[in-house]
Amino acid sequence: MNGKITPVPTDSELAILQVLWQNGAQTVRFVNDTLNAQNPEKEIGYTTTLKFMQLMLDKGILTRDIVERSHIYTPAIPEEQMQERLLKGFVDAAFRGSASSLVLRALGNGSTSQADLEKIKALINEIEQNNG
Amino acid sequence: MNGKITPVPTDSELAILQVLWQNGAQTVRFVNDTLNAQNPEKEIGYTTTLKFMQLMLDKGILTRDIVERSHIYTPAIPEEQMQERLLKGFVDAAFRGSASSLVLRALGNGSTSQADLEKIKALINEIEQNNG
DNA sequence: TCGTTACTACGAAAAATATCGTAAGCGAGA
DNA sequence: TCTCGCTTACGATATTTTTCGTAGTAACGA
Repeated sequence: MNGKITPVPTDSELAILQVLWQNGAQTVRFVNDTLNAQNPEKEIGYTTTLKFMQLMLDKGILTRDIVERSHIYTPAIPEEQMQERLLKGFVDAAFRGSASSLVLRALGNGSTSQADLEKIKALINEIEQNNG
Repeated sequence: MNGKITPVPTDSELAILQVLWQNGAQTVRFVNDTLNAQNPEKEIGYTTTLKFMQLMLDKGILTRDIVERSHIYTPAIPEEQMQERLLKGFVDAAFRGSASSLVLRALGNGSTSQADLEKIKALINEIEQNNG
């Protein structure tokens, strides 16, 4: 095994990963169609998506299997793990490393539902329990 | 007034903005020194920082005043407002628009202090009050 | 006054990202 | 079998971001 770590994806790469995380392993065709359905204003060419996914394969962001003439791509790491890493980078860059000020701002915009607030309260409770 | 909106900064531009938000309006020299002090491994040339700040001026991310032979740059928008915008983009790209799942993950990494948890609880309380 | 120093302006190169065109292969159906 | 439609490979171009070199200019001290 090589110790090389999966690199942080660019924005375009992340959009592709989202399609795969949400829909499971898929073909280039599926990913391209989905992207274009999501954002009809900016049509993206099939070969563009293909090229991205090939590059992501090279970088180790995706893996693939060959099934029936076409290739099925899979994210190399799960969504949660990627979110963890992206979040860390984002907190450092935009919130000077302060996750709590990010949380305050995220809650502050007023769009959090009561159900979500409950989940958050529950998690805080749990953390406080563990902290003794 | 022109209705052009301040564009989202790149990562390098954001690093420069951080220096200005933290230290107030400053010269290129100050920003460059600070950046290099923060990250001595990757020395960044003075003219590189200068060029960035000139570009940011063009883009409307910074404004400047001329004082005594040198230019003093100021962020065009306050940190909180920029964080708001960056956060929105980040939530969309990495958390499919779900701020609450971002919050859960940010709290979940276990690094939040009790004091910060209190602040967050207080904010949640306040939100719930307002929600009636 | 003259050389040194610290700025800014700006062109341009380098590197990273994004986009596409073309070629080539294969299988299904005419 | 031959052609059409779909797929992958891959080179090339475009665009954006990052980095720096050079030139010009004003202040300052010897």
